[in-house]
Amino acid sequence: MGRGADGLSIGDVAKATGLGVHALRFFEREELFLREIPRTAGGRRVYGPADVEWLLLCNRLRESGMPIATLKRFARLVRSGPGNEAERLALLEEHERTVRDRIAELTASLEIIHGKVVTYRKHVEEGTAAGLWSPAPTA
Amino acid sequence: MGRGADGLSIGDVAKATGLGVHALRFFEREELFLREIPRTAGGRRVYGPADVEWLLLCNRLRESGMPIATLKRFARLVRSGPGNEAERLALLEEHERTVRDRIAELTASLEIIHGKVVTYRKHVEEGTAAGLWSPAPTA
DNA sequence: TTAGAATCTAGAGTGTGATCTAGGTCAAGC
DNA sequence: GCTTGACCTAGATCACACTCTAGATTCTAA
Repeated sequence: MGRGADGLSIGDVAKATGLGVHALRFFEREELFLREIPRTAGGRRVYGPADVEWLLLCNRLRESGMPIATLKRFARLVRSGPGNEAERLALLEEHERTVRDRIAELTASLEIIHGKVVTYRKHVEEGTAAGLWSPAPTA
Repeated sequence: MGRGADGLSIGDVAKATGLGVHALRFFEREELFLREIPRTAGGRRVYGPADVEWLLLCNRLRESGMPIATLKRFARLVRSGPGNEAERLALLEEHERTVRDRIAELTASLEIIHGKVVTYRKHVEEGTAAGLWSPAPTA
């Protein structure tokens, strides 16, 4: 953007958040922002730093597996102002549990995968790799 | 299924692996098995225990985020017999790295989310929750 | 022997989350 | 003034991984 204050164009915000401009417009259609994003006289979106901060949290929530639908619920709660903090808390606690479960699941899978890797590595190093897994699984 | 030996019907395998029968047929179309699944005279699939074991590993790989395309590459390597163990190892090592990275990412997000939870919890308990996040983000 | 459950194939449909297209409009620098 | 690049909308399309449909066939058990 450029001129006074700190209004940010959609391109600026895309750069700042890593989200594409298409994604930002999509987020807006989906009502994932905490407010109506204002426009210039010419109809262009003008974002503020708080929008960027919110998007950065959204990124964290999204990349930790929160679906858009849940993010939308959270955004709606925040948008509707003070008074529902217990609900927001419950939503975040639930998500925290989900993330912990996911980490546990991944860790369990990792152990199995690592076991396979160790086995293959040993066999490949020893040149005894034949029959690691063909008709009947061995490793 | 039921009669002699241990041939398993698609329904048996679905039960044993948690995959749906549709998914099993899909896997076959996608060449994700380590062999051609034999058929009865009537054209029904007859699976063996090794197929189930392979599917259980597939489940681990899938649920740890391996895309079907990669699983397919791995299956193709195993199917094409001994001699490519180094490639299989490389594929698994790569996936192991991916999973570790994912866990690290989730752990980082978790910390941030947990931070939010703690903040909200404190405010909700104290009844001082107002303004936690409205026009200007505070927490 | 016959009903009903399970299976078969080929192909269409679904949900999620973007991402892109077409056909413009707006704005900044030369 | 004009070029150029960023931006606009609405809607189509994509990728992934299933999941289901339709209509026919096969198997099992009463």
